[in-house]
Amino acid sequence: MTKKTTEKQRLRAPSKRSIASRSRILDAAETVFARDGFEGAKVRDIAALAEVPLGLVNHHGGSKEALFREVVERRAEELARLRLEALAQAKGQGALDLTAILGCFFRPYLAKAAGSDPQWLAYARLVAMVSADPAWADISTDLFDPTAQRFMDEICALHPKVSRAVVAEGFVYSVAALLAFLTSEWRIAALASQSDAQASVEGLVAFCAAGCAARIAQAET
Amino acid sequence: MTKKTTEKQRLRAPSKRSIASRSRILDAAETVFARDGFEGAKVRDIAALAEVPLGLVNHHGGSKEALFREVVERRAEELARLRLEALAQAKGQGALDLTAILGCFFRPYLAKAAGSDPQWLAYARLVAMVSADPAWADISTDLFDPTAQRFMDEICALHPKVSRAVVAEGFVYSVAALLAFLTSEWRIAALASQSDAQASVEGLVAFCAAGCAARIAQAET
DNA sequence: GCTTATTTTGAACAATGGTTCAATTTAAGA
DNA sequence: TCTTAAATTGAACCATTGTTCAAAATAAGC
Repeated sequence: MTKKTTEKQRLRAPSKRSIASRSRILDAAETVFARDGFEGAKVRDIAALAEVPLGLVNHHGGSKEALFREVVERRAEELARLRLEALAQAKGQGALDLTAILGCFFRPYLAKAAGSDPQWLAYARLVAMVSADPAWADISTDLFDPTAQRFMDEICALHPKVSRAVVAEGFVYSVAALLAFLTSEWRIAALASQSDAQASVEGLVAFCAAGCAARIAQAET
Repeated sequence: MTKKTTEKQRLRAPSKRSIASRSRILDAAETVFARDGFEGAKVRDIAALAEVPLGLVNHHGGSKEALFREVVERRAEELARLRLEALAQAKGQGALDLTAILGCFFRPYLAKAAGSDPQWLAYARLVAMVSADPAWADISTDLFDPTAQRFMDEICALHPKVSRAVVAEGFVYSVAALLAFLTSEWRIAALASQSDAQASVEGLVAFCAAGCAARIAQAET
């Protein structure tokens, strides 16, 4: 399924104002979708947050579903690139262990989420939604799985004896923990009954690396 | 916030037919909520699945939100009881390690989900929804957190040196992995590119126990 | 069996929300 | 500057959906 089967050719370049509107709409959509979910999000809320008339949202984003897909796609490519770059660079510096591999997968995302652009935090919730809902399985297949496969290749190379299913299992658990890290600080703080509970990236990586290692060791016996 | 501030007293016992209708409606609501999410679920779909007229859903379940809460509450108490019983029984058989504690938390749920009642699998998706969405934080606080605290107490007793925040961190990651196990078999199978990928309970427990242990060890140094 | 609280039914209501559209404004291309 | 494609605006459309209601059917309590 290609992106657009009917590619209407443009006769003119988009104006600066049009580009700005489109960007504001996508940002607003990202925020509202992340906050309310796909069904819960209202196009009118997106329009209000973007401070544009209602009709303009459909004009730029198409249908609500098309808008959602575009919002998810927008950062997926950059994220995949950053992850693969981190992996390539780490490989250039010597042999990789499990911690290093997972670190290359986690850190680019976490760096963005902790960085200056607050939209990346909203994006994390979007990814969590897509990853959890079978209704969006095609998005996962197209945008996220290729990169995941690449990282799983590295882990499989480290442990040639174990089946890919075992590695996939550990990887899915690790991604679940990553998304929990990004979206459940309120949860951790509530359980720790102290507001200064600050989960660390190192803690997350340590958890997942040890978990994967144990799962793999279990399968190797 | 108590359950019902205006408790209208009953003058008659509910009829057998009424009890059956109510049960069918709750089962149908559980299935539809799990499949479509809270916003995506339609009261009409619930009525259709339960094979009752539309109005009867509101009559028995109250508002859509009240119905959702009741569906979540319905199994929460039984689940909490099973978990605490498993923990008590395991404690009676000697000192507990991390694997045993997590096993007591995971197994009752997994046994139910794998058991005869298919509704428990739908319930797993409901719990995942509630756990992930801050909008339902009050449900988590009321229904799930007390049991989680009890299990975290055991882990804390095992490692007196580490802060509760570290334990909470590992616990949240573990629950995330549990929910991924219950709701993401399609995901694991897709990544493993083999349909016979069968994640095991032992694999999940091994992953989480080792992960928590590593996170705690990291904090103890 | 009688009474009436409760349940059931089907319909209607009112609000919501995604989408469409014609008219207007803007600015790109020549 | 002139032409017109593209963007913007505000309104309307219409299917959807949660909720309510009055009348009819049912069955619990005496």
